[in-house]
Amino acid sequence: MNVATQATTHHGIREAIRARIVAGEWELGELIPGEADFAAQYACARTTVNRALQALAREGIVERKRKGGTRVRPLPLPQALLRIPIIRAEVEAMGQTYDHRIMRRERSIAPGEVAKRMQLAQNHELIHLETLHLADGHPFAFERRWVNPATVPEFEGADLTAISANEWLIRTVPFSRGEASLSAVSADADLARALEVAQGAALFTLERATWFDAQSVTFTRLHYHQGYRLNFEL
Amino acid sequence: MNVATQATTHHGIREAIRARIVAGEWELGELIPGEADFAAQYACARTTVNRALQALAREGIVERKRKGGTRVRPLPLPQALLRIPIIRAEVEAMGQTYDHRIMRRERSIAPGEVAKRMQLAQNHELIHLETLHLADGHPFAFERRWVNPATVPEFEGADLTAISANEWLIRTVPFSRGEASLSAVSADADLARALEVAQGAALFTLERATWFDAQSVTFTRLHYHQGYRLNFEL
DNA sequence: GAGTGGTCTAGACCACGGT
DNA sequence: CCGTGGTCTAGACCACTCA
Repeated sequence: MNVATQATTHHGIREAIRARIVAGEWELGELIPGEADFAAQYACARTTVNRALQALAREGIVERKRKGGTRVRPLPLPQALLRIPIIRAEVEAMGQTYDHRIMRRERSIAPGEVAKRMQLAQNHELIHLETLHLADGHPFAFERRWVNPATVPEFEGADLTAISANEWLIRTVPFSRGEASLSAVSADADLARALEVAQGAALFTLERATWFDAQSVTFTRLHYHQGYRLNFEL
Repeated sequence: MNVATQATTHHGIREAIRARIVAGEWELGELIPGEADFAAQYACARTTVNRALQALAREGIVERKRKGGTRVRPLPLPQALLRIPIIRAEVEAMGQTYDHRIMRRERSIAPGEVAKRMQLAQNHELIHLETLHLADGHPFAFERRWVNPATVPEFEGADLTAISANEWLIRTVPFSRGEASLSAVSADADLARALEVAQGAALFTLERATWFDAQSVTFTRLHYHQGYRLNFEL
């Protein structure tokens, strides 16, 4: 029946075992055979089975414990790989022309909430930036960003006409880690004017704070145009 | 300096190489040494280096091609593992009591948009369900769900007082795959009344369509209460 | 204490994809 | 063609955890 799956690759064995799980060969929460058993069944090395089962564990299909064996997860882990879109790429993928306009750029004291999200002391001076992202000349997203000049002093003089602040930072501080959150926000007067939507419109919003090696880099709040959706697979 | 990382585990080697990349030992987009080289450097088997580099590739730090070698990704892949919350668990994690109330339950013809998302023919009859999820008795999220009785006939008679439709379906059809999307929606009159928010409030919204083996199972649209955030790490 | 997964090794062959 | 990553194997030892 199954044509696509190879016999003794970790790939093929993973899919074979997955099919057996999905088909209901074992109850939810039930112990499935050990690595040695599967190795015998499929006439391969235990290592190969190990790789297959580890992959299924990463997917959240099974749960593994030393001595405890491998069991089908009582309820599969609801998780998905979310690819965070880069605005330029997103716009261009729709076949539209990307552009951006810097509405404001100044040094200012971090507002309390921002300082908190960046884990900075109060009264820390940051660079504040407001950018409107455009698709075919129409507002696509509005971004408020705070950059920590203590971490990225070169940002002050950066030329942001060719590339956006986001891309500039990714290139300059490539391997920063961060926290993000998604929410829905009502357009206030400023947002409504910038995005050319009615005041009070529901805007999909992405916030992100990033650090490089314990040093706060930036905090950004990105409001997408009305009707935006972020799609992904489960 | 580094105390936590072991010398010749794939784990330790992964972190050692990651540190060298982050430290800027190689340019963005530049080729890094081959597996054999690293194996010599760290005095371990090539297999071990292979596992370490594959992990970095999954993370989006490096890019690997046969014959082409391994190179630092020009721009690191912006991706994150998103754990989709289960409402009951989410509420209980806040230390509140979860409950839910079924507002409506009926058979009806799938609205055009729903039929499309479920990839069903027009005029397909579905079970339509409206559920209000409560935290400590207060509205937490409002859910509209359509279930395909052709795929899950037992759903018609399911007792949904003890467990929610979501949990019932996960238990009955555990390994379904799906598509999801996140967006921001303005509360209409019905939503405003159900969630006890002002009309027009911005609501964080999660839509999900799931299939089991090419058979459409369910489509659901979940509107969270005003101010809800979905957090994750990058 | 004993069983299970976690990992390392050394060697081998294969598959893809630049030259 | 030929170098690089992708993978398999057989055997070994270790680490966690349950009884």
